[in-house]
Amino acid sequence: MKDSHSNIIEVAVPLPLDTTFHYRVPPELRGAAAPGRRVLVPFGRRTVTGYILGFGTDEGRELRTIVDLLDEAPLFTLRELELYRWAASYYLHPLGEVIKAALPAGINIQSRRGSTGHSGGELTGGRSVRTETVYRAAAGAMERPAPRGKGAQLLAHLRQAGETTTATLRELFGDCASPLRRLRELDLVESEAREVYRDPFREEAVEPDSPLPLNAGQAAALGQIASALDAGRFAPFLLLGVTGSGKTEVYLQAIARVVAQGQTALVLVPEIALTPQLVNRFRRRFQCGIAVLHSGLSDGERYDEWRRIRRGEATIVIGARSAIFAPLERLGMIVVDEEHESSYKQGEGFRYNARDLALVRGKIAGASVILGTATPQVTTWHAAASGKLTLLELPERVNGMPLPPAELLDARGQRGETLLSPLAAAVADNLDRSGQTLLFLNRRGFATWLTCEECGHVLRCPNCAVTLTYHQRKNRHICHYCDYAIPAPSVCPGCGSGQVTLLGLGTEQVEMRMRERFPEARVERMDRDTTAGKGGHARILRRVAERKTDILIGTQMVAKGHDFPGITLVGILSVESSLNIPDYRSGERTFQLVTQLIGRAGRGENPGRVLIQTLTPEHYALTHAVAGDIEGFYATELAFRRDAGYPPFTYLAVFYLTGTSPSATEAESDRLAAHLRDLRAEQGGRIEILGPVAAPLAKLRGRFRWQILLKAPNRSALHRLLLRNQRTYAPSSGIRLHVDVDPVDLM
DNA sequence: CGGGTCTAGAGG
DNA sequence: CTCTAGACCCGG
Repeated sequence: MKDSHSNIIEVAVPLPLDTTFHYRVPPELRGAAAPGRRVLVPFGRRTVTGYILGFGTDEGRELRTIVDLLDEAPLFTLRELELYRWAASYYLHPLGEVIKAALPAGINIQSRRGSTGHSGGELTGGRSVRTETVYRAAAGAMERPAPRGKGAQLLAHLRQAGETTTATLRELFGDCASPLRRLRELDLVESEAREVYRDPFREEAVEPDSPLPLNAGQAAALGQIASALDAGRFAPFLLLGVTGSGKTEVYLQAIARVVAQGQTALVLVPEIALTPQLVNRFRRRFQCGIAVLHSGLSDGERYDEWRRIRRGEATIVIGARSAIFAPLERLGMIVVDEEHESSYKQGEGFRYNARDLALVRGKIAGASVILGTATPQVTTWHAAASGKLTLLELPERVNGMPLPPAELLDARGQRGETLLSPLAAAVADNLDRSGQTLLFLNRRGFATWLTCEECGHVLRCPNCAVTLTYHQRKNRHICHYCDYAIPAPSVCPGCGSGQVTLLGLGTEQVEMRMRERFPEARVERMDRDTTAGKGGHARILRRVAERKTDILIGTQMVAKGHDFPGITLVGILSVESSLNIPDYRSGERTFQLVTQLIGRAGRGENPGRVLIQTLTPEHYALTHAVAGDIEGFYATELAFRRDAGYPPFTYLAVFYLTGTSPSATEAESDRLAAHLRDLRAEQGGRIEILGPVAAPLAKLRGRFRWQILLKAPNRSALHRLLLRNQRTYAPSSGIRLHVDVDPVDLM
């Protein structure tokens, strides 16, 4: 059997199967079959698209023959396949589905139960290349008699302007389809179909700019990155810098060096931060091709951007999570901006973390990887402290302005007050001085729960173990986990008493109270309920930027990505909702949130101030955030985690089971937990199984979800158990198992 | 995943 | 005895 032109190929199919399949290639396609190309293969009684992984040998089994070979060139390289294989094994997800997720959506062909009822069924799907028609005057057409009227105008234009598209001709001459047809018949013009890209940002040209001068911290950081680039080996960095410390300028100048070396760069940003402003900053700086990948693109636009990248027409790719799979070759650098952001995690299907894959891809490619943030993940900090990442610090803000002073207000014994008096006074004072105020509360809706004074009944979601939040505008009680909703009852559903009370403050109620209290102020609310629909964010942000808003009330989304230069007062109404989440990361999350909010204030000429109402003013996450003491926070958090046996000192995986009925999903989670306990006993390892966890049964898009946590003292013990489980445990039908491995020790 | 087959329970 | 919903099994 010849190895490189074998007639047997190994194929991965995008289905939840943990095996690959072998097929025979007919002689006429033999030389063309190559890893990375797709094939149409008979699969059971269907025809599906698969991916060629490589060549195989005859194992004596009866093999079926491929139906067709797709793609003129491979869609992925062997290096990319190495990344896919790593991800499939690490996230315990079928390789075919990993490849499908890595390639642009909608390109695969599947057979359907065809209504026309042909034997193979009809083939559907496949993303097409868009073409446009261009016209040009035919060579040597001068002698022939010229037509009259519109035809003459068109011909004159084409002789002068050369090739012109249908769209341009229509713009210039109106509808001209029939004269053009006539000209073609007379052989006076010729036409050609040309491939075009659906350009997601066909914007007007931007003014080029040049590199900004760097401060000492930036220059030192850039110097270290530059020497790693010159060495041309994998080098991971943690770039630590507060909001406004000029991380982006460091990325830009480092990437300039990468481009100058003839290499390419990949920039990952959280979805929400992928604004035209950021992209334009890159477009102003670089003349080379820039491709942008984000969730707002249509399948066609995404496919076109992908093809531009694959053909080497883009040198820099900027994108959200899924851009980690962008088909760049000669990759010199990967930037992961705001590396702590949870939006790098894909939470459905193939559950990967693009921040982690960035390190793996960087290692495979021999590239530098920069993780940039003011508030790293605790695991990232630990990796830097133990020398696995090189720490680069940007200690000061570029404009020299210090971070605004922050203070904690003790809210104990003052329940029922929306704003404590120092914060209320600060808002009034800020209004007097025409400053803008940001009030943060991480809870949308009017009130968090309804309780009965008589019998103590609390409204809860029947699917999820959480209370229903009252929304005044809809007059409904809604589950924020699964969107289950009921109309607001007038009496207690438990005992019929009329004595029901709404408790727990939400943004909707804060908005109402602020309008009552400051009737002259222009109040806006920014949360999922007010930003629904496209352009919802932009509308609110524009009014804030134009100073048409005095008080902005917002949830989580105001802490991320957006710049509010006019904000001179930040009030945090409660951090308890973030602090009291029963998750070992709640301290970390709260520290990140508060630190990011402090960075939102005083980006202008006034440093502003930050006031935080809390019931736990001694909590280390808050005291360190308020003091700007990053080292102190991480030291305390790591000591706590070491004692409690949490990551990064133990390793953790989360199993998610989803099914369509709550009882079946719950029963399955018991079965899985029992199975895992058996495996643990058999292995004799020190692996701890937490669960099935009571709270998180949640309905997501019609499916119920249950989770189980696994803790292990090291990664290999955890992975041995996970792999063993994957081989020995089969979920019952209708139930799917997903695995989130968190966190990781990749190096 | 999708579809074929096998099976238990309800209905006639 | 027939019909059907759901479990289960397989795909090269």
